[in-house]
Amino acid sequence: MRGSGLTRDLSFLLARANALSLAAGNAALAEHGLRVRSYSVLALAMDDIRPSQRDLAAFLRLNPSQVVALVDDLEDRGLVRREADPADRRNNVVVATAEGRDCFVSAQLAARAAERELHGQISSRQRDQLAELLQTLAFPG
Amino acid sequence: MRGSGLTRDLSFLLARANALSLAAGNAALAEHGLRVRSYSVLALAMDDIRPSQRDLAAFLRLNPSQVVALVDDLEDRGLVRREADPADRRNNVVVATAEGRDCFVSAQLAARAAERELHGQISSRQRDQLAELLQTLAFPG
DNA sequence: GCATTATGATTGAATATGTCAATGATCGTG
DNA sequence: CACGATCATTGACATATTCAATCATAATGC
Repeated sequence: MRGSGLTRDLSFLLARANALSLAAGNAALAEHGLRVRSYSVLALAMDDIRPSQRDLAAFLRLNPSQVVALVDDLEDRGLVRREADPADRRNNVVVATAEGRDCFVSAQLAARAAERELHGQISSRQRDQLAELLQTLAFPG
Repeated sequence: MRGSGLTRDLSFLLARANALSLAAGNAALAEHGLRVRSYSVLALAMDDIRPSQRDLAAFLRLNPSQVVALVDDLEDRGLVRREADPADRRNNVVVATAEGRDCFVSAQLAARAAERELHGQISSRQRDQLAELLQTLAFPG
């Protein structure tokens, strides 16, 4: 099977690598009550970006209505807070609470450990190369 | 937003690059009545691998029951045929029909064009590098 | 100022995907 | 040939995705 032409297809490789990474990520985050989706939201709510839900949807390539559910869940669990944007009160800015930060940092350890394990085959130089290449694909233009 | 720590997270980059690639792929394949899933099945049914449905499920990281639906659809449209494996009659070997081959080759042109467009930012040397790195992630061990 | 148009969040409905356990056919082994 | 294992299939269930409609707020043009 691995001799198939598909194996040289970037989009197929991307899909398969992503499937593995997603499964490993979700498994590693489960003990922290997160999944890669909610982990990503939390990550963005951590730094001083102060993203609106619209921003989150665009960045994570989700439908805005999916972000509603994601933020609802995190908010119910006290990890995140919706704040009205003073500059534009249509926007809900999503910010991590103190517990959210704590949860994130411990989850991040687990996530990183899982990544290291999953990517044990490649050197850290290769990892950086890969990250750079993926960035140009992930953020064209 | 792009300054977020997530941007340096391989699994996030993988997810986002894959989302873009998937959307572009599905769009490009739509005019051929395919999606990237069915395109992949067709690709594997093309060469002389003679994959069983189980093989397809494992390779494409799908549940075997999802492959049933995928192959049902392709078979209904005459692009693919189920053959009993003479060596083990539990296996359904999936093979492309003549129309399936025709459909695939024209779809492949569209898929490749879409990829080139999507990956216009990177050189072909970088593309090869990326493919190689992704292969080690996509097929560990 | 006020009507018009556009944008963000939210909801609910429709559709699609994913997961799982049960079943019948076939295989391999003792 | 009985046993347990594997493959394809089905149906039930849970989860995700997409979409249109709604309400609140903003920005624009008059």
